Amino acid sequence: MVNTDFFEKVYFVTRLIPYGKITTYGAIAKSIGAPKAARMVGWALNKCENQTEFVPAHRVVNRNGILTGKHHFFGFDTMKQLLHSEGIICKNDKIINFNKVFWEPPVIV
DNA sequence: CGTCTGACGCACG
DNA sequence: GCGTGCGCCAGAC
Repeated sequence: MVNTDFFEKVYFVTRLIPYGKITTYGAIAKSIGAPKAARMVGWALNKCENQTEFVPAHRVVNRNGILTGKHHFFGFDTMKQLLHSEGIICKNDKIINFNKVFWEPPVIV
């Protein structure tokens, strides 16, 4: 995982997110070696739908723990439903136990 | 080739 | 604590 495209890295890290855990765009961006490219992470996830492999984009939120991408996800409450199924409490599009379910992705070299 | 946009993040007021 | 502005990287037009 070194000479892969930016998007590939994002997808890779995102798929590494364990069940019942979430991470932030900034964390992923930092993991892939581009802490300033948080926007790219979200953008990449935007076209995750284009990817053949399923990407748990619903487990990725912004640094505030807000479901910013729920509007771009399948349906409207899908993201919330999925998170709730994994034990993640999200109220008003915001994750309550964000600090508890937060998962820091491994740093990719 | 120049310009704008985007699921963000941080600095500043 | 909240609202606004700027910066970053990559792709689309």
